[in-house]
Amino acid sequence: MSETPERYETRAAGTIRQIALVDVNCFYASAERAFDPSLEGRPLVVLSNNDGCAVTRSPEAKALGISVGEPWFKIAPRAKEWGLVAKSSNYELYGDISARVMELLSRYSAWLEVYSIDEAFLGVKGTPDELLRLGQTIKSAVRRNVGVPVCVGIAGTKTLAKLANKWAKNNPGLNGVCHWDSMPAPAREALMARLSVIELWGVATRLTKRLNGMGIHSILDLARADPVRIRDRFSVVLMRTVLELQGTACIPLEEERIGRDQLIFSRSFSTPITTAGDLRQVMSVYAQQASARLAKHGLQAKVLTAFAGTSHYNPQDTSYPSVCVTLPMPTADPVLLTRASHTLLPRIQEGTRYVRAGIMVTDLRPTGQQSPLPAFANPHEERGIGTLLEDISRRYGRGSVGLGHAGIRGGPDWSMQRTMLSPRYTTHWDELPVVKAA
DNA sequence: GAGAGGTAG
DNA sequence: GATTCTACCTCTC
Repeated sequence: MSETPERYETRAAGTIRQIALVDVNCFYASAERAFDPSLEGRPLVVLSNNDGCAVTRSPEAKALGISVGEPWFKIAPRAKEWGLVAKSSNYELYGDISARVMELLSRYSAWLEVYSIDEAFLGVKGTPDELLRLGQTIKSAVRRNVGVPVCVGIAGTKTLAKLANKWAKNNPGLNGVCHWDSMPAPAREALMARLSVIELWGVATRLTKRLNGMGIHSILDLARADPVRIRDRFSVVLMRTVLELQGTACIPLEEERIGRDQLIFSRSFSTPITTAGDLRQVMSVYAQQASARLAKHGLQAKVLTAFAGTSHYNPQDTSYPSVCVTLPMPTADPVLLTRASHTLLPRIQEGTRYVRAGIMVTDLRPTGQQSPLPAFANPHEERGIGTLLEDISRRYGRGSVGLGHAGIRGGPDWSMQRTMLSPRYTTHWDELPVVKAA
């Protein structure tokens, strides 16, 4: 199965079609550093919503033994002694940096799959040498133009590109770029023999346990397994992983997903909510966010689910009320969505401590696929209230206008706690970075 | 078609 | 006292 260099020579001009995986190193931390050079070289963690736990660590923070998911309250007491800096999640900043990275990457390939906020697959072509050079070019272009470090893994399949990317990250000698097929076969096998299957894309704890039970421990063990047997014992998903390890590409590059199946707006609260009145306000905010997001994607929802929940860390007195409302017609209208979300309120027991709540819209479809019968036309949509709210929010900032109970300003102590938030450097005029020339 | 189980970032 | 959030896929019933 291994691709030998000889095999390339037999093809026209030695050119092959491959997949590059470009991934920003510890993305949130790097995005923070891009605008605050004083963070360079220091241990840095970025915290989850409500400053709950560490989600991203700079290499220096990793070296301190801080793990992902570690609660901030456990780390905080030693932060000073370590010189550790913590930042609250600044999704607006990260989203903007991500868009810049992706735009830049799109200049290097017409075949781009944005896989997540910080990584993308690119279809690439060239001889092994050209591919290695392309990887280096991309790496330095992103660093220079956007200011964040990336690593590049290039291989014949997505699974191997992921693996190559991981190797590029962990092996400083590669200077951030690994072309899988340019590695000598014995080196590739040694690497695969050293790594546990859990390091693979698509394999996590459950599968690892079951694979280990069959005597499959290393990636090399899995690469040598019989794909059909794996399909029968596990699933087609894991069979694809085996085939991809063997060099057969079977996970295609996907064009941009436009139709989502569902959207969820949900959050844990910094302080629990105990009254239906407060929850009404929360629901109104989420319903209007959902409305705006649906409109942005040109989608309408047919079903809305509203839910709330108490903490799982408090097993006595648990409650997970939820309602599922089928909307009278597919809609993105904020008035209808807000009203639907409020059907949860009668299920709320006053005094119960709800720590999370949210809404989910499902059964989404493109706007205006078939126009509703006149009798069912929605008066709010006609008057464009959704668009109006969005325009105002865009111009004057989120929270400047809201419908009904979402419009109440001040004192919502359930809003997200983000005490270590950095400025939204790139998306708000009053938060631009200031540069001083001596 | 719904729900369970699994996974990713 | 404190432990993220969103979205997808496949399998089973």
